[in-house]
Amino acid sequence: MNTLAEENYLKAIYKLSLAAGNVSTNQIAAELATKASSVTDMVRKLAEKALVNYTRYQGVSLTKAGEKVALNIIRRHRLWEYFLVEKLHFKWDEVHDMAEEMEHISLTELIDRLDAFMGHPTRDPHGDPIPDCDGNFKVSELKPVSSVEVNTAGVISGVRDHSASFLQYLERQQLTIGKHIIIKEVISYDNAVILEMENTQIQISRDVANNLLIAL
Amino acid sequence: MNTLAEENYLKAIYKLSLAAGNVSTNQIAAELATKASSVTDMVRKLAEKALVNYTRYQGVSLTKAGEKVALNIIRRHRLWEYFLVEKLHFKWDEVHDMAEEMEHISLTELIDRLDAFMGHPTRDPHGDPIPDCDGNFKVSELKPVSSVEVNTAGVISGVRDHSASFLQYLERQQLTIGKHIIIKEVISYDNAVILEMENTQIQISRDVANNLLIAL
DNA sequence: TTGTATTTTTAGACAAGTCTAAAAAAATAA
DNA sequence: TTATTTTTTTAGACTTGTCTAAAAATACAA
Repeated sequence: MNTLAEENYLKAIYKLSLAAGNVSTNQIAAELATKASSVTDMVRKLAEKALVNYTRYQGVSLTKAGEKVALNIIRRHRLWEYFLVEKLHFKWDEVHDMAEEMEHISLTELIDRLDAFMGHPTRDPHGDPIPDCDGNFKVSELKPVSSVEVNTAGVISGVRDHSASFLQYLERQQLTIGKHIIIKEVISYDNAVILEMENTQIQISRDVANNLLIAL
Repeated sequence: MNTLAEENYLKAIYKLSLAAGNVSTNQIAAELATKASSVTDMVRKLAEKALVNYTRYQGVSLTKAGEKVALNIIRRHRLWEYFLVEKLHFKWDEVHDMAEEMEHISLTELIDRLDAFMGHPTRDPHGDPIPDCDGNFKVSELKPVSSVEVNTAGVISGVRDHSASFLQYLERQQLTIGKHIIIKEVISYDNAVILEMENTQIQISRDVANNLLIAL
């Protein structure tokens, strides 16, 4: 098994890899609120365990094995988030930090039963896909509201920003997962977007439109 | 908050305190499968945090604060055990080690909601009482089968040995929590006990009778 | 292409928690 | 009461994961 610190590194590297290809020491340090020198040390250990590819000064990427571990951590995280919202009735902006703690419980049998108990959910409360026990999940074809044509209709299905403040804002506007919306207009001055939802018009900023994902 | 190691020491000291008064370094070392020298070091730290009373060569006892922390860990452990059995359908002999890992998740709000989700259970799957969030629990008046008179009737309500092998044995004999039994006879030769349960006679050894607790 | 700025790594140190071996204290036996 | 055994503590070392400060490599600008 891997230590808690190792798991956090693998998760961070996975997350950063989705954007860039090779991940730099500094990026990881920023993500984990630690120092680049600490990252160098840890990345060495992970390379020895064949969980990452690493050559000095060249950045890091996950090996197949490392990716599998990372996806397993993400699976655990998202299943616990689902549990916290669906069973314990926490709000979607409250569960991230709790799940961060619970994701390190790695008994396979426990996680599989938790999964079954909840009916094998495929998405967490923020719309992110939950990998199965082999790390497979269907890649979602979600688009930011800011990227679609006027008059497009879609269903709110995910967010790019997981911060509590963003989620709370969406909640207040009732822009929650599952809601049907139509993009009515983009204000050319500031790129604000006007949506129609349940026969009401809502205006959201460019920033919000960028972080709100819909399925068409 | 306390570290994982600190929590394990507090729990061990609490457990050992139930039998003896002051707990010795060696006892703690045995309980935690570590060395007496390590115990001395850790006990010093706990004393500095005012969680234990300690004077060199005199053994250790929990302070009020230390006891409260210990009871909180036990609360978490037993609530998770209940969850694993009642919701995830694990067997009572499978949950101890899993709960050992989960008990260190210490977010108060989460534990309280878990408690509510399960309907505020008062006993874990082995019949042990679950302390409330202030550490209070009702002391149970349970007696080992080996200690009661012939012809006494009672309800199986707890165990003193929590090992998987003992629990599996009881399960196989159907001697599970809630069953009504009558002590029919004690064999003078080896102190084996003959019980009646659901109109059937069952013989159990002195050892088993010693570790099986009933409410009268 | 040379010099400067930035990024990354190395070197050495520290805290937590553990260990072994040896010393000190307490308990037990003669 | 003195000697022996057992328990407990001390001293010093090791591992994991972190840090700071300095050195090395790379990237960027003129």
